[in-house]
Amino acid sequence: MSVTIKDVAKKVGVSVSTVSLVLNKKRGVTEETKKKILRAIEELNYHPHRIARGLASKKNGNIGFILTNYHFSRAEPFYTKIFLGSEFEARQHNYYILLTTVENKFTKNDIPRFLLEKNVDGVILAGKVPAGLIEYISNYDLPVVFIDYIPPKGKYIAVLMDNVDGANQAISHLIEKGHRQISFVGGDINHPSIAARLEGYKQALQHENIALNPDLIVTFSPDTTDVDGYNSTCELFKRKIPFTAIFAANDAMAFGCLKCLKERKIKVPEQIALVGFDDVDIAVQTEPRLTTIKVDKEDIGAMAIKTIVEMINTNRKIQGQILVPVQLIVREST
Amino acid sequence: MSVTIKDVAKKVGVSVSTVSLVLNKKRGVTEETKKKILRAIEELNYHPHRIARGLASKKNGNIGFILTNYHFSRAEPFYTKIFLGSEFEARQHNYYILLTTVENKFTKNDIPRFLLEKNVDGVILAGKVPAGLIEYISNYDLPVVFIDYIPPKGKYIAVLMDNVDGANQAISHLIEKGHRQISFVGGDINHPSIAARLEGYKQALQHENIALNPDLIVTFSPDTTDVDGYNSTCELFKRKIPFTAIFAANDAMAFGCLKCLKERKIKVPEQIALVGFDDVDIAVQTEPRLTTIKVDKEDIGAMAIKTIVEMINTNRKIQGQILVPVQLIVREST
DNA sequence: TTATTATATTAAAACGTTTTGATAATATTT
DNA sequence: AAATATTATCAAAACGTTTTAATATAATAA
Repeated sequence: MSVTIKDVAKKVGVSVSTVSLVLNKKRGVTEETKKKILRAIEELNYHPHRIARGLASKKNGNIGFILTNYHFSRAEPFYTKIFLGSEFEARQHNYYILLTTVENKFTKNDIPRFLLEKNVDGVILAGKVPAGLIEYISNYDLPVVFIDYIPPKGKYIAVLMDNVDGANQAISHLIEKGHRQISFVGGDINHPSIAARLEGYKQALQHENIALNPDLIVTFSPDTTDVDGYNSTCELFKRKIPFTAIFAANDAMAFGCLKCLKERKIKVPEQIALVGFDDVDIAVQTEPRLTTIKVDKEDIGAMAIKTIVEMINTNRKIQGQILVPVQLIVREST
Repeated sequence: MSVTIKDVAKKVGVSVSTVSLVLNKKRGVTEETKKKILRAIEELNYHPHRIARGLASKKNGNIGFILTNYHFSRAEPFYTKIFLGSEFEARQHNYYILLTTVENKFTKNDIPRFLLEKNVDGVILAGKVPAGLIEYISNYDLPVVFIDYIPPKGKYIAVLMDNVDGANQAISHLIEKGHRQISFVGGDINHPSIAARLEGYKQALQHENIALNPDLIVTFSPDTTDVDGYNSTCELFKRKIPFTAIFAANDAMAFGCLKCLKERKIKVPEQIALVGFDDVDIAVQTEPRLTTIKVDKEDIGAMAIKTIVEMINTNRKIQGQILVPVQLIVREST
């Protein structure tokens, strides 16, 4: 038989309510009885029963974490790491995370159970999630935090990496190295992160009074994979405008660029310097190793938890954006 | 205000207990009242309150899922997919999964909370986990299922992919294609999966009455990465024994083999055929695309859930191994 | 000193289920 | 027809907490 709050109360010779008060760190208990109670808890090795607690307090201590199947099982464990950071941070606040994946298209059938069963105190949505799901969730009166995605409509709080600043840092670094003709390989410009990185690119150039050359910007590609990077770089050479550096809006594309440069026997960084974005694991395995922008994925997850816990505790809505700082990692490609 | 079991009872004009009976699919309710109740549930869009349920039934409906940080955040999303399969299957049985990662070395500090708070009905351990953790968990009277790992001591149930049969299939396929001198590139033989695959290799040869040539087996490598595959293949050529096919004990090593073969301008599969194991995502991206052994990772996760749910429901221990079938995927490398 | 306020403690209700044991209704056996 | 067994239903207790509102005690103000 498990030890309950009653056992603690009995041992100390005090009422259950008083024990509950110290358990929840509420005021109105003498320092002395508090000490006695805490000692008893220790001695009995008592741990409050989570479920009973949940029933009484109408909080359940769970946070729902939703992402698409696609995002979660990608080879690059971006969201996995974010989740990891969330899980760790949630632990500190004594929350559990209920992770569930959804399909890209939303149907009534795959409404996360924890919503139906009211089993979460809040929901985190990571990456692009189906609009129908967002709409559905907004019917609940639950705190919602987005990660790496700003929903097209509605007012929410989103935790994002600082894309603009990251691009800014990358370009500033290149300029510092003496580069003036810097190409932007962006892949699919419709992707919000890519757009933000282009914005940072433009800002940095403007800040250094370097004229923007639209021909150096290649964003026609349908996606942001290494293939897109490769094709974009080829296109760049076709345009026959001189350039001495490439800023690829993500590492995958940077690898594509590198492949193209290698095929043309162009030396990196001597002839053309290259900067990526994301600092994926294999960025240290290329030849040369890739200079890139690093974001601490665990930090993003942790920040989302902090935010949602704040919302749960204060019962207040938070809106806007939280930018997680990024950092330039200089390696051999610049 | 949420709709509760009371509302359903009231609407039908029946007692709460009766509703509970149909909710839990217990017998002793007329087909007629059952129908009425089900309709009311539908109409009111009633969903049982998980937590209240847990408190009353002394089950909490959660399954703990533990793996090491390292395993979870690897680039190849092997365990991520297993988890995905688990999560999906758990849903079908109306369970939640509480995922937590642990460090490689076990300290009292990172005992999963769900154990302390008795918040899970069972625990799944995926991949190699610290021995101390296993020992600690065995103190609880909880169903435990291992995935892709057999703990060195103690009697447990483990869900594994059928490594022996997989290797068997691979070798049989090569033999069918006319190969007689088949090399085994195993990397680190201390890894249980590798050992099992070697066993399958031997079995298949024996079955076809092909003598085993120990010089064709290279298992001296410290690990099982592409680098190990590369080095092993080089070693193979140094030994100067003729061979016409390589069975690499995983895809990563197969990629290493391929690199080595390409460097030597050896045509695959014309001169040397190559088979891998795992069917990782990029196996379709190599040139030539890799013939390999596929295991449905989601299936493994699902099987673990089925097993643990069975253990929870019947309150019985299950021991031994459950082998998830694997399948030969023939591509261009053979 | 008495009246008022603040503080510490508690009993009891509430949370939404499941489970138990009782009762009423029906079916089966004697 | 009476006695017994079976079935359907239900009221009430239980699960382990938190919360509310009441009470007793101590501290302060009048």
